[in-house]
Amino acid sequence: MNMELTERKKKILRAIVEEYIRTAEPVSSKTIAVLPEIAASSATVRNEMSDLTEMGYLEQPHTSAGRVPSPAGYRLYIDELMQDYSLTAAETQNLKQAMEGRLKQFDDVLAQASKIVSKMTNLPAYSVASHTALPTVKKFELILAEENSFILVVMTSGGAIKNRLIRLPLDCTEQDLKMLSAVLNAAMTGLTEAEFTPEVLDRVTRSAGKVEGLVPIIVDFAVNLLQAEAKDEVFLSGEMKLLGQPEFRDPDKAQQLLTRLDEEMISNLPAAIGPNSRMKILVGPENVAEELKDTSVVMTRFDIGDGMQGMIGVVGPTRMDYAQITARLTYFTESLSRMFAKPEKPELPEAKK
Amino acid sequence: MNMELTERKKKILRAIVEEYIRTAEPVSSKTIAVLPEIAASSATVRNEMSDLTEMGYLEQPHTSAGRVPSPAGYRLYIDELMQDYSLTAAETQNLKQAMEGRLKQFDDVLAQASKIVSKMTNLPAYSVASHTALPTVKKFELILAEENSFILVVMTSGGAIKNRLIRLPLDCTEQDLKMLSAVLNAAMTGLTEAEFTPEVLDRVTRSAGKVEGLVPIIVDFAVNLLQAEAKDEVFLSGEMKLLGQPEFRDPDKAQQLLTRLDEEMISNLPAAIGPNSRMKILVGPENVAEELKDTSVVMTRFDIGDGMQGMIGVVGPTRMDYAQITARLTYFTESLSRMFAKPEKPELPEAKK
DNA sequence: TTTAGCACTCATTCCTTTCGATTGATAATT
DNA sequence: AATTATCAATCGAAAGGAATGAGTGCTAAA
Repeated sequence: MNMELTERKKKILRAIVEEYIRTAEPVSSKTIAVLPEIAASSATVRNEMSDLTEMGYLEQPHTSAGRVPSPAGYRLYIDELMQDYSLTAAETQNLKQAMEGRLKQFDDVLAQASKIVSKMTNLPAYSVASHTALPTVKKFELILAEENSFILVVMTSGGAIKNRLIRLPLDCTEQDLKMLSAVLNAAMTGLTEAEFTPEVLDRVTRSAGKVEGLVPIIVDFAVNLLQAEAKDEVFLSGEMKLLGQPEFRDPDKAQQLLTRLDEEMISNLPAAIGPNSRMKILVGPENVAEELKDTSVVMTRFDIGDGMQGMIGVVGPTRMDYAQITARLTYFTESLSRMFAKPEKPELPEAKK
Repeated sequence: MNMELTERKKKILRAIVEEYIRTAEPVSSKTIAVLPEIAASSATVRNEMSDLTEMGYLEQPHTSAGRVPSPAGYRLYIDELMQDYSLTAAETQNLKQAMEGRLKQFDDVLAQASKIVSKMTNLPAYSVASHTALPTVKKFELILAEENSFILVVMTSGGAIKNRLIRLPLDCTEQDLKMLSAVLNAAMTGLTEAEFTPEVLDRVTRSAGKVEGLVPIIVDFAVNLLQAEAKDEVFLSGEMKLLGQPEFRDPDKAQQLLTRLDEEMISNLPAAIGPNSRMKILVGPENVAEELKDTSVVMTRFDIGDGMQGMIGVVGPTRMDYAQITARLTYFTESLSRMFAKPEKPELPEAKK
């Protein structure tokens, strides 16, 4: 038997993968034989399919059924056989519309991104802003709010600004707060959370004078904020789209995956994408997460500007339409990058909600 | 035939509802007959069941099947027949644990609340903070951040504090910003969004002098914030729990409901609860939303303090265990109210994230 | 008013059969 | 040597049908 991947074998494998993606049914030799790009008898195709099975690219659910691509088959298809899917005019039109309506305000681009991509692909989608450097505090600000409380505003290097209303445990004037914020800004800006050493804290506390009681509260807030910043925020939408896929008709199976498919699990995905590639596809068992062994993940990276990067991904059955989905994802991320490159509005994005 | 709701009929109806809640299977006359609190022959029960069916409290899936409660049956059960479910010691212990672990920080009580209740009931749960009065701006604050941008902080009467980094379209000193914030605070605090009349805006713009270009940007942000505040924020969790319920074994049905069951749809629910009742149960068709016609909703109100109120609810099949779920919800909301009444930490809650 | 008894209904289960799609092998053909 | 036509063999899926049994409704007796 010929164990070489001849040109014809590749053609046949591609045809099988695409047919299976289309129908979700095992593909027979006859279906392939009649295709114009093959034009051979079903017997010939059968022989080739038999070889491809032995080579590990195809699988047979049972003896008298057609063939189904194995994970290795998908892998080969994705790496070598898949032809670029070019979006039709109507499709780009649709995508454009979906984006324009929602992305007017830059604010929550990422939150919207997952929703839009999910709609575009009809599959669950997620988005993450991944941080390149550890966040530091850029500025502290204390604002007297009412008689007995003030607002603490902390701005981080990542662009996040968070605040909290803090009740004053003691009498204190606007002067005191001003002094304290000056001390904090002098001593603690530019530091990562790990650099908040006891020495630093001690120095700040000693300089704080009568309002030293506020220092631990403020530092605590800053630490929490920096830790939250360091952890990538994940947006996930369209989980339910999976229920529409035939491979999840079994409610038990669906529930099992869907209850696990949350922000938590998604946040482990970005690690898989290499530092240099823009797009990465994980097929079924290539996923590290046990729960995703029966699903594939397509993820892609894009620039947010300011040296930051975003990631957008799609989760679906191994049988998903890789060509179409990568095309749509690429279109979307490229449009996004363009938007970030030349913003039309004067405001900077409020990087984190 | 006796069309009166005799004591025995009530007993039988209660037994049927509770049996059906337990098993999700049509209930036969025999199952009921052998219960100690009934102690009659199956034939007798059959006659009573026949009456109850005619009265509209029971339904028959098909001739040779047992009976199932109709919506009217559930209604009667909830209003008159249901006996208080008292939590066992072990249960309160469990609930207490579930709450303590998570609710340490007051911050996102509501966000956590829906998660906890969903876990407690094993059903989807939601939480909403409902506003009594229209929000107003309490304070504006402008902070110079970097050379060419400043942070706008707006605090509302509802306790929300939001901020945004705004790029400066022109040169401007800290003095300018201070002046502008004074103008804004003088003219616009205490106003609802509707009261931002052209006259008010005009006056502010004229007082703003050289930084008048910033006014529309700031006002725009404030308007958005107030509008967002006026709209109740909804937290929803545990949607997937529905997939575990036998009535949603059909993936199509499940998908239909689950794709609709989002914050959007939940935000229409609170209207249903009357102004004076603490708890409200909507059975199947009593729901206004078409998508919920096959589900019931249990909702309950509780005090957040500061005159604000929260709402927590559970969504499940009409066949849900009303007694147990109302008991758990009551326990939870009472604990919550207690916590709000005497906070143990000095900070006030950051009412909205 | 209650109950025992019995005929009738009808979903469910299980078995068998049929059907048809598909393969693998072999032999004929190019 | 590669391709193709042919055909028996395989096996799931669909269709049919009988047995099962849980449950009801009705009637007549207690």
